[in-house]
Amino acid sequence: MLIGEYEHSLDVKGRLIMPAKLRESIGENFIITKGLDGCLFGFSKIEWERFEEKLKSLPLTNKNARDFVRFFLSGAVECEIDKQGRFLIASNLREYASMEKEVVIIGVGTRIEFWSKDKWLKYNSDENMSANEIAENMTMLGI
Amino acid sequence: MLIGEYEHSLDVKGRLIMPAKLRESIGENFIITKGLDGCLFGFSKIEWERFEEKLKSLPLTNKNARDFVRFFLSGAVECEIDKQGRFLIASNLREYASMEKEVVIIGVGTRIEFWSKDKWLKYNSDENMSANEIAENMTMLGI
DNA sequence: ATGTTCATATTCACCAATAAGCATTTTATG
DNA sequence: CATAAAATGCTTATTGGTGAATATGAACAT
Repeated sequence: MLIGEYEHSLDVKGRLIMPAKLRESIGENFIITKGLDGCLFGFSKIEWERFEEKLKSLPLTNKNARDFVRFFLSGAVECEIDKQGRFLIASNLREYASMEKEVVIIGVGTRIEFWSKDKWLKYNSDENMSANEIAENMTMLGI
Repeated sequence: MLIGEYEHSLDVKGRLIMPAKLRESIGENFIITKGLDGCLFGFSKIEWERFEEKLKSLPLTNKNARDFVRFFLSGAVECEIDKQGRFLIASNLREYASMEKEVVIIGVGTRIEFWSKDKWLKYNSDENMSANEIAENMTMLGI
């Protein structure tokens, strides 16, 4: 299970450290693709296959579904973590996520998300997550 | 059952003593996450796994669900209590809860809460919590 | 009171993870 | 080919996490 929040920075070549605590779960080779809300998604190979299966099952006849599938598949790149724990983020993905230097990496259960620090801070300061809303959801889930 | 109020202080590296009386119930490894009202939550592994199962079942396509899952999973860290009864609180969590030195630790049944002393005092002095008000609410809940 | 034990606080030293800069190899292109 | 650009690899310094040692203080028994 992928959890936690980490902050690292891109080097001049666009490489990023994979936090040591996530390395084992994500695997040496993993898939990175455009994500929702302006971040990038990272999936272990297993999780990616599961995700692909879901995409495959969507009806080709539905325009929304076609868009959804194109979005994720066209953006997908396989990454390899090097001996020093780094991997290269393709430039189109860096651009998509507005990444320049500082990157926030979060574990979200079945996937990793990569955020430009700016976007992450903005996301968290928005009323996305009012305490009341969280509390309501917690009650619903019986915590 | 986790009960009681304790006060301890962070060392220079951000480690905190787990009160001896709570150690057995919370376990040697436990999960700490962002909580409500500016505190941190601590869950035993059992409690946490129950919660994780629920989070996993939420749909990726729903923005509310994504926000909720992100909040708890990105804010979660597994902690290990060392031989001296201490554990490290990740720096992003210390920051979230405005912890500098003095920390108040309270048992709240199924979880532990960690408060910066300042916030705890403020929380208790606010009209949040007059004994009368609590009593009224108890009546409402049929206690 | 006095000594004993246990819990907590504090400090230090060591080690692993990361950041950054530079060097080398590979690939693409004219 | 020759050259530039990109990718990959290596080295070093720094930071932060971890464990050990010691000090302090409270609780308890004698």
